[in-house]
Amino acid sequence: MPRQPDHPDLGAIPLARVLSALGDPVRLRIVAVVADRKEHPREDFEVEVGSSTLSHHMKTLREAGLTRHRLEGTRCFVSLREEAFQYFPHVLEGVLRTLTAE
Amino acid sequence: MPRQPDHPDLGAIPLARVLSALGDPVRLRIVAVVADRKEHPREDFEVEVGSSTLSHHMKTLREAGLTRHRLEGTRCFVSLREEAFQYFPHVLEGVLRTLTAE
DNA sequence: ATCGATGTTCGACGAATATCGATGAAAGGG
DNA sequence: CCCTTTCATCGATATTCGTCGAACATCGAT
Repeated sequence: MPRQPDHPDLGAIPLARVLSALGDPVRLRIVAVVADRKEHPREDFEVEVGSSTLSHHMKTLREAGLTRHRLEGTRCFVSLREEAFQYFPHVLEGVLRTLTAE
Repeated sequence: MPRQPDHPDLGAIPLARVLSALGDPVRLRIVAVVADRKEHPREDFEVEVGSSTLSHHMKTLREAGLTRHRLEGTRCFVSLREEAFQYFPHVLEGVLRTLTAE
């Protein structure tokens, strides 16, 4: 099985970092995709940037504790980290609600 | 009466901008001060940066629609913009809750 | 072993940001 | 008027950030 990327301990992540990670239009679109709580293959994320830039944003979200990345073969599947709801109560719910309301 | 700074129309502010404005430790401390829904004079904001930098962060929050600034004489009073709660439902509540819980 | 597909990392670039100190503007008090 | 207070703005600097294309790594299949 492939080496999996590492996911930070949520207790070590300051709120400002989470908000900063969410404060970008491209990343917000990524979050909107995984907001259905399902796991999504990379091709579900059709954003208007190149693939290396998408990787960069994915990494930012992962390092902010917001997403979980699972490698399977040469592919990458992304989902929300459910524990994040508990560590940043109300904040993440609020963002998801606003996103899905649009 | 002194000329008042202008406050943007909340309908024109994207969510990413609000989150980005909140995604900074200094600005988060400012928000924590006004989280009591009262109006605060500038000297209530004792942050670890110079006064011109504080002005900059204040402006960022105001332009993101989060704070209201009232000039009175040579002084400036800052408070939360209550309408923001309605435009970004749950998000702002969530942040304030997390801040006041610390 | 080679190839093709899929993502990540690297190196570079310009734009935006955080910071400071100095300067400036507006109000109030002598 | 002049001086002080308070804050905003300006100019400069250093850092971070978003972006791209090229190079690289990993896996599955041939």
